[in-house]
Amino acid sequence: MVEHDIPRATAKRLPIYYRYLKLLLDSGTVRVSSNELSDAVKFDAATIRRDFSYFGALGKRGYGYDVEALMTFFGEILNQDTLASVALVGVGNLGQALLNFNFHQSSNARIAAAFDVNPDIVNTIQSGIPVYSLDDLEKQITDQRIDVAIVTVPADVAQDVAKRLATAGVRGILNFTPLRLDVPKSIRVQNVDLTNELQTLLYFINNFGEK
Amino acid sequence: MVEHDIPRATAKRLPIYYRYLKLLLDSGTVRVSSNELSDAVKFDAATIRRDFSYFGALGKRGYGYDVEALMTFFGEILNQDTLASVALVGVGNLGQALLNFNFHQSSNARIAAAFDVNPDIVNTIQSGIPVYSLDDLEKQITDQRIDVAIVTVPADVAQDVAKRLATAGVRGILNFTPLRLDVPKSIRVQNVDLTNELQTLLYFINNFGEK
DNA sequence: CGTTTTTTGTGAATGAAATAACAATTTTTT
DNA sequence: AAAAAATTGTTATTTCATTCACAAAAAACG
Repeated sequence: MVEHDIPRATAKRLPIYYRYLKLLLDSGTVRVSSNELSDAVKFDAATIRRDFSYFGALGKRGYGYDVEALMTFFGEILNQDTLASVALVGVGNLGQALLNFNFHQSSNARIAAAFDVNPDIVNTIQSGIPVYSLDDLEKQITDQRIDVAIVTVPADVAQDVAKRLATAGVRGILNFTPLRLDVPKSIRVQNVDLTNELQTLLYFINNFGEK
Repeated sequence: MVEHDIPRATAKRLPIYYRYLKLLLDSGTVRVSSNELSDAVKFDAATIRRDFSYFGALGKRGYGYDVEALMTFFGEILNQDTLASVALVGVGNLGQALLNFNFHQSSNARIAAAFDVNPDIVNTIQSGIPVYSLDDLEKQITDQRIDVAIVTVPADVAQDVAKRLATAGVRGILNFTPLRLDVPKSIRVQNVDLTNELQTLLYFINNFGEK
């Protein structure tokens, strides 16, 4: 595989490129230049060209990029052909919403199982997804070959859940709790801290916004 | 005000420091070192010291930082004393969840009004928050002196909503749509792209995870 | 078919953030 | 009270990311 030494920053932009290319293809657009892309996704055109260049020479000088070819290429890199099964741990407010949401925009991932301790919802189907007892975590993760988990449990049990997920063999965690999880470094943790996002926004507008 | 030239990266960490300091104070801890902080929040100790140093000499050599003093100091910087009113536009799955969530962990912001087009919920109270028609957006934003909005509408109307929010005088937008919004640069936009977070996580575990 | 225009791919320059390293200072210990 | 240990604040260094700028190549045009 060619892909190593892909900067983190570039990797984070790949799904955004992919999504926009899909849009272009659907609208019947055949070719696109780094400048047009730049307008849409709001990254500098040079950044885009540099990003693409890590994967080889994908474009044609004086022409631009072939939308379909580029989309197919990134689709493979992003494993759009294989469906990833995801677990959701903690069916509270946020968890419930994510169940409903189920990342429909992306066709290569779906929540396959949810877990909670609340007896009212354990062994029910929520938004089409079975909710299991937290006690069954390890068994279901193994049986269903799940390797990514979304964690939306209260902060005080997050670390414990993370540990259990790690033991159960999960390879990636999307962490919605404000805690920084301690996990073996073979496991990738992506933090999404909604309160922090809002706080940061408030800080910026309070301190640098032109009144 | 001393605060300018605070790097973005530092600003994003401030709420995290603040939150952990509050935890420490509640647990009765009087002093803390950059190394202890580092263990908890998982940033390098040098990074933490550097962050703090932008605000002056807050610690004491050989001792560390006084938890209460530091917390008070950051509390002021983060405007923990004044309550910010926030609007939520788009009460779908995610919007509904955020209403419920209402950022309770932070006491300086609360959702004061929600907006939607769905007649079933317009003029009802959802999770304790009044839902107005989208038509009333401008009026309510002005009347309630709201200057931050959370946007959880479908992608195809996001740009239009953003424009209206800008005109109505909002100064910050927390954008949950995958679109990059075009707004006057006096308005701060913070993007939260959940699908992208999951896609990026999948990319990393598929390409660099030790099988 | 030659000239002009467009646009890529990339070396070089710049910028931003993270980390290392350590003198300066205070605390703790003996 | 002296010696040892701890810990900051900051200078220097390194790493990572963005942007500039332009030669090379292809396309479009007249």
